Amino acid sequence: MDELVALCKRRGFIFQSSDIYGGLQGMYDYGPLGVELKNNLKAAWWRAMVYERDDVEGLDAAILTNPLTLRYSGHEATFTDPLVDCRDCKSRWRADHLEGPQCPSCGSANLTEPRPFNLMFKTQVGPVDDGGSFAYLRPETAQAIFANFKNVVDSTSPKLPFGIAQIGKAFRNEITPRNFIFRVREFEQMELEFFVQPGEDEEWHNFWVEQRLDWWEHQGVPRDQLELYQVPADELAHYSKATVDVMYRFPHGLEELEGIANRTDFDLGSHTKNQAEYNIQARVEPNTDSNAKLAIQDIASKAWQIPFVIEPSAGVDRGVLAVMNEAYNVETLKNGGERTVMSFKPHLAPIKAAVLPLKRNHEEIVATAKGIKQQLQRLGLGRIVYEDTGNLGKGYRRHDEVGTPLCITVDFQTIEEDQTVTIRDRDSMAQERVAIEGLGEVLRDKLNA
RNA sequence: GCGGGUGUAGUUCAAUGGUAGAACUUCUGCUUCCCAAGCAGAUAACGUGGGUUCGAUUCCCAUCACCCGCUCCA
Repeated sequence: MDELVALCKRRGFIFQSSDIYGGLQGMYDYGPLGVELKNNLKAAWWRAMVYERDDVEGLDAAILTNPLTLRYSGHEATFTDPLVDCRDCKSRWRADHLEGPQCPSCGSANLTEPRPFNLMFKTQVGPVDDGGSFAYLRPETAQAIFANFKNVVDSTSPKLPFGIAQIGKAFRNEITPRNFIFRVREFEQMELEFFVQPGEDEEWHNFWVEQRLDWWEHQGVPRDQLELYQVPADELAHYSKATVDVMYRFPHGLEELEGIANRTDFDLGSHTKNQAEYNIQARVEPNTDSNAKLAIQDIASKAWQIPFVIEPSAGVDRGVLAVMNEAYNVETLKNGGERTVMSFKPHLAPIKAAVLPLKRNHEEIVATAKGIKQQLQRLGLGRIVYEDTGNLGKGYRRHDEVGTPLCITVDFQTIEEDQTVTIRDRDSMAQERVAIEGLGEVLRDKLNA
């Protein structure tokens, strides 16, 4: 982990946030390469969820959220836990889990007063802080999907089953942010809410677990580094009937990368008006504030019903960490030296190709290399850079370390003989000569492979 | 938030109650001309604030951040 953190900083993937003022706990900033990697990962998710399916629509909702949304969702109640510390054995307990004035662990009565732990960020809305008008920063992107259920249904006329996908920031006042970008207070989620007929929910739950495992594999996180964890009944979140966690072997241990939950009709049922008109199966609080019917009409029977929802919810930052951890390799070379290489899948690589001049102070070679950079950049394959270290081997190593799949070198043969360049493969270090003219097609093929 | 640990260039390490030295990296030339080579030069650090002291990177206190445990589950 330490090596990875150092590489992230050195090469511009991830920095401590507010670094020049001593940092801010649980916050990280993505640097020039980090933002490319993260965007690529999100784009891959969006492609798989929205573009490659016919039954999913996208959404990008506001972060500031009406407190009513988070009251009826159950977050106000469950994200505010009064906690008590035992001064003797240093254990910590939820005040509502204590059965008496003694510590359940050591029996001591030397306990602190219960202190509220509000896990949701609150901020005032409007310039005057009179305490009367506030909003929460959303603790998950999911609620905005439920709150927009009717808007999406009315505008796209979907039929069950169908989904709504969203990628965006969420905020939680974690008690202890830790382990680099694994647990942070500001983070990004990729969430799909997939609405299904009640009764078909368990089948769809299994379907999505398999889909998600496949997807992670395509991002370079192999199946044998993942473990499925069936969350036991007494650990389930307040909204869940069943949850399968996708656990990954992070550098600090086996932890959750994504959770796939069967949220039943809890959320739509909680947010809908006229709850009594539907056969809501989840236990929901009476809603006296909602003005919308969050149900869908069965075409044949004309009956309105509230669908169940299956939610694959993945952490973007955790995904970035997993992808980087899998890509990170230190190889021993034939000559005994070491080579650090990030073996990103090409679609995730922050830089797609680097163009290098064999000689940095040879006018014609430099001009040709810069021209090729411009030519390739126009193809829209992603970031192409001109790399000029003055030492070719060093340039290759530098791009190995940031995971650039291809290095294109302009040498004397290029300008004096046949207008060909060499393409070097990051993983095999093998080279082949290709005509400049056909370079775009070759690149396209290699990057899509 | 509680308990324990850590904090010197980008990285890895030094030294010192009298304001810090190196290696690698980075940058600029030259050289080599396909895998971190060589030569010359340059940039670059005592987390922050206070106290003790003639003087603090060094001692004390606070604070911030990071690491380990409790807790958090994207």
